[in-house]
Amino acid sequence: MNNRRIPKYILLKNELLSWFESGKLKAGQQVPSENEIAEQFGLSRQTVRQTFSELEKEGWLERIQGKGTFARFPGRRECELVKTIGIMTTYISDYIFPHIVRGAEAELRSRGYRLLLSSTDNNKEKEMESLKLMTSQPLSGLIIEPTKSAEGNPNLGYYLELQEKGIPYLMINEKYRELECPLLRVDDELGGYKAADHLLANGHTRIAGFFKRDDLQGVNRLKGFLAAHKARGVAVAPKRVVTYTTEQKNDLPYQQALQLLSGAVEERPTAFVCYNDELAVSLMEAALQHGLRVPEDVSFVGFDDSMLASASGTKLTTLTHPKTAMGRDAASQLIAMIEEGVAPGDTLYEPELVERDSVVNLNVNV
Amino acid sequence: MNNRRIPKYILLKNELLSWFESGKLKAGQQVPSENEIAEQFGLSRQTVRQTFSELEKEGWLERIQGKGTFARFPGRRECELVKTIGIMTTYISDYIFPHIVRGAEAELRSRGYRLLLSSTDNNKEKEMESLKLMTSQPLSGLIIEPTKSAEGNPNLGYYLELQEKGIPYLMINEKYRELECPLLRVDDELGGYKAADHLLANGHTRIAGFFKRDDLQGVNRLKGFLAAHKARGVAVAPKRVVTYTTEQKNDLPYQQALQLLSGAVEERPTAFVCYNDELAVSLMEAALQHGLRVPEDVSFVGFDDSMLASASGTKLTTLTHPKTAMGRDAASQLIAMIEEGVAPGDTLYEPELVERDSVVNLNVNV
DNA sequence: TCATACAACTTGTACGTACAACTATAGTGG
DNA sequence: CCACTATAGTTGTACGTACAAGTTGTATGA
Repeated sequence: MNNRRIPKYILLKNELLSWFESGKLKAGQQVPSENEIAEQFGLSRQTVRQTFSELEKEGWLERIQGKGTFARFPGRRECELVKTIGIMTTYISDYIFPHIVRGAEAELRSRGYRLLLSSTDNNKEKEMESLKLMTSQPLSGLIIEPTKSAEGNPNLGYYLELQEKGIPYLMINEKYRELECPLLRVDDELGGYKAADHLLANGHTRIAGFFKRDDLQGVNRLKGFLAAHKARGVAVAPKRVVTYTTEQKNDLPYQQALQLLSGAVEERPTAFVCYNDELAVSLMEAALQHGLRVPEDVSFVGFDDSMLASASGTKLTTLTHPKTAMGRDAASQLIAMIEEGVAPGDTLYEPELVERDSVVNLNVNV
Repeated sequence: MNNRRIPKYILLKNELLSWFESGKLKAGQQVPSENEIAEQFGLSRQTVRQTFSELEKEGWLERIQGKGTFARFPGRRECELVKTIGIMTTYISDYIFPHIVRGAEAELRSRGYRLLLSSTDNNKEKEMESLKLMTSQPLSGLIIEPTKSAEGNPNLGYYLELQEKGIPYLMINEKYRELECPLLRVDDELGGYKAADHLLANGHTRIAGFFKRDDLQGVNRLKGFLAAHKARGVAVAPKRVVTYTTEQKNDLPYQQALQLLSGAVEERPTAFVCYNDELAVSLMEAALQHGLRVPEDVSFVGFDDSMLASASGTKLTTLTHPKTAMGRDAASQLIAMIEEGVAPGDTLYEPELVERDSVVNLNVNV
């Protein structure tokens, strides 16, 4: 026989493992005593002990002196024991992400979870790398900020793998259309609308809009920007709408802004809606360099209400971003998904306009 | 005897473990055979086998049939498999930490490690909590930014536990005096010196210094600040040196600055050296509110060369902080400690003065 | 010289006994 | 009724034997 070469204690082990699989042994249930098993299988108690000892170390059994041996399901236990959640974000150090991470971290720590952090640098290969690394070891759940979400179709396979492994995940800021999962995001379209509308209400008609086009946030903000113009019956000059990609962000918008400002005075934009505060600060710099005053000559509206908005020379009028709250909510929703198995619906945050000093009211001047 | 109650195989186990600790057993070395040990200790071979079996499962020994039993260091092996490194920092979202984390994350990802992030909020209970959480599961190494380092004596026990578990760690920014480990830090004393010296060289003599006193960075910067005065033979008026704690940071310095600026003109400080850029921006705000111009009436020097320094209205003269590089170096040094077992020496970064627009030269005006 | 066989060693498997330590329960005594 | 005890059953410790299986070096033979 082939079996002759396989040690008896291994055979017994496999037999017991099959009991688990078939449901013959359920968690918490008492296993027959060593002597019973020994008699039943015609083995010595010592041999049974060897089997039990291995199964105990592997987490299948729990032996209690004087009481007996009990079954437990290691798989389940491990998942609950893991308590490690991953966050995959595009940029770690960019101004609003630290706040999101901080909110999530605080919530997770208070709930006894560890936080794994990974950045994709808005690069799909790095996103794949990060996903692989994250899932290379047990993971309870994942918070994802999609990479270049406007371009769609990412590393779908890996996300499907997450579902197979039963690792719950949710997305923040934006969602890959192909994937079904909870989403927490700011109503960017409304934000773009509010930004433009605020300027239009203050008498601005030549408003430049600078938006990122490789993430959906930028696309949506632009959408709202256009909608506000339409609602007010103001035409948008195509040349005043500038879109750019992540790679171009340090250069192209600045140059384009300078070019717009260099035009004839009656053509020059009187206000800028900027994709975010960082860009707004940079374009304000461009305006100042060009000899224009802010807000007297040019007004600015930013996005995200970051530190930059209140630290800059002229305090920036901007739209709020929930930041810390969003991180906290994402974490607590994910924990609910893990511990209770419930999938929450999407969460939409409404951005609020924070009026500071970077917008002038043209109506008053007239 | 008390020993009577402790099982022999446990006693033997402890004996063998002490062999590892004392260096009597080195990695790869062959251990005496089961029979030899049995004879030597007057035990049966079965008892020795039980001990060996446990030590093998725990990774201390490797048994090869027909060949013998060999020593190996489990800590190393396990850590290499785990490939998860923790970072414990005081504030996640504060302006320079995201850059440190980012540098570490990039390095770790490229080397195939996962990054666990935890924040202590500069609070020792949270530090303890974080340490517990971090080490609740296998960990390859730890990067620590000490909490309130100037106050000393933290959760020493937990750190010693790290050493016992063979988890290598290093500290950034500052080190707990009681612990022996590699340290990466900026030469803050030199930074404080350079800041004050720059102002003194520009003819300032009434220089206010605002420093945090509950972390060593602040203490060291103050030390350098005083040293520069001494070197130039300029007395420091005690009332112009303000120290504060983390809890007071949002209020006390601002009030103190206003008070100093409200004094008689000939007593008013002509310059401020600020603990960091964040404070500098805040105090610049105070000066502006008080009707003073920056830098014409009051000069400012910050620390850390953060985004705030170049985004603020008057671009801030400040001292560099390696930030991203420090994170990257910390990560790569830690990986070397894990994979090669070598402990690097301390790393000291020299801060450089970045001259921008917030300091006026009084010598020229005279 | 080379291949083979063998001996001497290692750890692995398998059984056995005996008793200790612990748990739960049933029964006993106050 | 409660506290205590005895007891049966469990796993834990400790020793013992015997042989299997794998490794290594040595002696033997062609």
